[in-house]
Amino acid sequence: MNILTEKQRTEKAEKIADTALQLFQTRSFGSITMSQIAAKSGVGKGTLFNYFETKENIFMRLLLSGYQDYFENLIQDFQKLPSQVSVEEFSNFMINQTQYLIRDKSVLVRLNALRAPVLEGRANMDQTLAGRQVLYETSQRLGQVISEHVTFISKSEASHLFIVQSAIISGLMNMMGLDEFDHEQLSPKFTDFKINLETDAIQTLKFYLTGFFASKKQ
Amino acid sequence: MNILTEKQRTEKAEKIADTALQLFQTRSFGSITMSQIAAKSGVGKGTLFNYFETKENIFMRLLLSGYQDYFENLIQDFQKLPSQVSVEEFSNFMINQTQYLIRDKSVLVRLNALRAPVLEGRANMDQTLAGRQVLYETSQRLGQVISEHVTFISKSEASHLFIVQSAIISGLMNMMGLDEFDHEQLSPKFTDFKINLETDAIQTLKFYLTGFFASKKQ
Amino acid sequence: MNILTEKQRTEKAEKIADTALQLFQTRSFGSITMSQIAAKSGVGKGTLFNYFETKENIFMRLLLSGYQDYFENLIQDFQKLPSQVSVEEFSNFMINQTQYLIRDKSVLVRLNALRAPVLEGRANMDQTLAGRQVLYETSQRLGQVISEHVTFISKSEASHLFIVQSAIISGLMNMMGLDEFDHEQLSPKFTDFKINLETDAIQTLKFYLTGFFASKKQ
Amino acid sequence: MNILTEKQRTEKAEKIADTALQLFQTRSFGSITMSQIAAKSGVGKGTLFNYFETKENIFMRLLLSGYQDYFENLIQDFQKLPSQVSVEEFSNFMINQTQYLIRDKSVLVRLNALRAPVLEGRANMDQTLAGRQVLYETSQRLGQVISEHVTFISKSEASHLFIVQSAIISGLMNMMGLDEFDHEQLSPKFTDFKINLETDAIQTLKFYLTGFFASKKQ
DNA sequence: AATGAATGAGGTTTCATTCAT
DNA sequence: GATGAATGAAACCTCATTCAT
Repeated sequence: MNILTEKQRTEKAEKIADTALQLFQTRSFGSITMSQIAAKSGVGKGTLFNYFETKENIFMRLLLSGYQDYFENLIQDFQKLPSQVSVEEFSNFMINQTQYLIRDKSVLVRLNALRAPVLEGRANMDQTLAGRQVLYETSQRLGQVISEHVTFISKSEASHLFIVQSAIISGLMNMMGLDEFDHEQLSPKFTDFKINLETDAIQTLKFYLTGFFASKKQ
Repeated sequence: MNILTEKQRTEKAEKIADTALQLFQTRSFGSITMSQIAAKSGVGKGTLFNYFETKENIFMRLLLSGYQDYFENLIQDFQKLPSQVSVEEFSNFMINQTQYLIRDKSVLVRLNALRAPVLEGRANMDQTLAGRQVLYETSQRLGQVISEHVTFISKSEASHLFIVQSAIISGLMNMMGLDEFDHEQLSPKFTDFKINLETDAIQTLKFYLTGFFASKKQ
Repeated sequence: MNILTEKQRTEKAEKIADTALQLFQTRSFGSITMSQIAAKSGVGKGTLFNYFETKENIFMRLLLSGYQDYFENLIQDFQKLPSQVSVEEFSNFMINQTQYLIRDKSVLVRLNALRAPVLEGRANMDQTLAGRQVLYETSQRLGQVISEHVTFISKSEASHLFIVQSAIISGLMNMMGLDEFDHEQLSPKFTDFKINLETDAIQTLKFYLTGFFASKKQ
Repeated sequence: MNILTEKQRTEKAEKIADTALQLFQTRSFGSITMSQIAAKSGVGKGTLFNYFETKENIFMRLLLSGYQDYFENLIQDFQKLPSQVSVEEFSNFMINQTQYLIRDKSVLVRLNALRAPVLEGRANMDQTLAGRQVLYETSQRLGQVISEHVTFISKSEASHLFIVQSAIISGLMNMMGLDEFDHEQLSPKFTDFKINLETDAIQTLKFYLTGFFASKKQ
């Protein structure tokens, strides 16, 4: 166990982060304690702080690596597509992705909402920026791949599009649950306040893409 | 001073909430302490808790009353308009409102992002729901007024539209600052990550409204 | 309980310090924990840190106030004596005091041994120096009173004499227990290493005083 | 490198202890960390614990071997002296030794002050007692040699005298620095609190020896 | 009603010590 | 035997919240 390779170190960090992620699936950032993460990870509290300076750093890493993985997968997915993809096909792809993000990656979106108001205040800047740099590069590669497959969209626009996609989901998620309180369903339903995340996100994104491509074709 | 009138009590609560609001203009929820709010309000720390059960309650109140005021003003504004308003005029109105929210009411949007993940866990449910009930009724009145002025949009749709509007702004705000860290500008700019809140929000809302009205006209 | 008077605050601090003192009677500085002090004082751990920045501060206070009390009592005792006291009577007085320090105030001497190597590194400098200033003034008054009663000894010399007295006791105490290990008596007795604190301290002080007064009379 | 000779093992232990000693010249026991000792020794942190069960063991060894060397040297020095040494010559010898201890072996004296309150609680008893046994025997030999050279002092008395000598120096050292705080000189000088270690120790020892020999001659 | 002292939960930090390799 | 990662104990610290007056 003498000297850990970078890989081993990374794996351990991932194990810890993974535990945090599991806790975050069902609980809020504020209600998760470092002691819980340590206990559930099967490591000592001291070890936690060997790997992550602060609680915020753990979640910042989850955010960055979550998006990193997501973007990498998107690149893979895209590279499997035929060389030319129509605007409609691309829109459908984006819509499917939206559904996927919502169904399977909602923690990512929840983490997004914490980034500026909660995490950045106490996360390590250098680590965060290093991660963000890598993520940006991945995002650029993704944009590149998309622009190669889809006429009417540049690398920059494609890269930016995923920011907008996350914004739409994240924003709708922020506004969700007005018919609940702290995840408890309320009897007097505030029907018109109610967000149906999947439906509303897809619709909003559809409108956005339609508007976007319409503006390009002019 | 042993027994306060309802008015005195409300005024004091408002003074406290107002102080919290001022602090929230420039700082994050987590970095604002009850001691600071007490000191800046000119009351004792204990007094805070005579008026608000928890820190979260203060901010929940700011959220609810902020939207309450905003919706009331919208109703007023709308009632001044001619009896019929075209879709285009209505869209412009919404865009102006978006700009207004961003420029002058950004705290409202920031509070929105805190509601579910931070505030609800520790805010008083009954008070929150009472406020939300009032807000919902106001929102319904607003929807009513709008549906009376604008063909093609029902009361429910109008009411819901403001949720979507907030979602769009809130979501984009969540994704802002990827070219900053904790409000410090970064030298290597992540250009394609960068959100221009006003431009992007207006564009997204425009696309949304276009799509929305297009779907209605079919 | 609203605003504590200086006196109340001092009393609370004393209660805490007193608990620490009791623990220190039978245990070492290192083995006493802040949690123990809190629990035994009947106050919360937070309160401890309201009153004492660090564990070392608690013990520094014990040292300073212990000597403060001791010197004050000495002044009182001395003022009760006839206006002139012979060298021999004074020597006897010092020897009795030595016995008293050893029997009843040994913690003071033990604290002395911690001061420089342990406490100063983490005790609050300003507080410590304020306490030391007061102590110095008391020591000066004590020296003054003594010099008034005893020919052949100046204020400065008298004041300094108590430092030497503590040094002798403290030094012998440091060398004690070489026939023990961690307060457990050993079977193979290192007879010539053995310090009999009272006997040795009194003898050493006697020699010192004899030498001191002899040097004055020349 | 799997099996070390006894010599290799001893040398490594000495290298570690030596490093600890060097650090202790300028810093306190508490502020020296095992990591620092490891790094400065050029060995791994774990290796430290192959050679010394605890941090306290390292310093206990320094104390014991330091005194061991010191006593051995004294025996050597004494054996070089003429067969009969006058009380005055012996006193001068002791005073020179005092100066030597203070100037060149002050760490020994500082370690003495740690022994009971800090080290014994966590040092290995058997090792410590073995070392102390050897030291005691050396001290007895030293006492023997002295008693052979100096009339009026027995082996036991001579052996014990070195304990008193260390006590005097150690005690005065404990009381030093009342005109400093954590080794920083203070501007308002507490003149009468000030210990001049060499002067005060020599004077005190002189008085002690004078008194001691006076009591023998009666 | 108003207050600030008291509280305790939990994050952070340091470090001697243990342990797997 | 050597190593550094892992560990846990305890200091330290902040802060929302409680409570006695």
